[in-house]
Amino acid sequence: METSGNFFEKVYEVAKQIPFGRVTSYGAIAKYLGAAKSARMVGWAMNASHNNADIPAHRVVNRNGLLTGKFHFDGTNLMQQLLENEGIVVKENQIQNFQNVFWDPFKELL
DNA sequence: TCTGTGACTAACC
DNA sequence: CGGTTAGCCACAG
Repeated sequence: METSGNFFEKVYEVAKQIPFGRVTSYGAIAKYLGAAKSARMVGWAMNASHNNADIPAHRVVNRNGLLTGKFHFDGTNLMQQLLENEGIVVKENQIQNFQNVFWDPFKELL
C-alpha cells in the first residue's frame, strides 16, 4: 500500500516531468520532495523504475552532471546515447554545459 | 529488530 | 586529484 511506495511515486512524478533535452540531479529531486538528505533514495527509486517504462532515468544524473548510473543501463553507453539523442553533449560520462541543460524543479515546477 | 546495501553528497586526507 | 569517511534514509533478507 502507500505505506512507503509514496516516496517512489513522487520521484516518478518529477522524473516524468523532465522536459526533452533537459536533465536534473538526484539531490534536486530529493530536495524538491522535501528529502534533500535522501538523494540516495532518488537513485534507489530510479533503480526500481525498471518497472516503469515512463521514467526517463537517463535524464537523472548526479549533481556534477556525471552519468553515475550509466552502468545500470543495458548498454555501456546507452545512457549517453539517449542524452546525446536529446541534444545534450556528453563527454567522458560527464554532461558538458551541465548548468545549461539542467532542469530545476523549483524553477520550472514551482 | 538488525544488518547490509546503494543510480548521493559533502567533507576530509 | 583520487581515495576514504561519514551522514543520510528506504528497502530486502
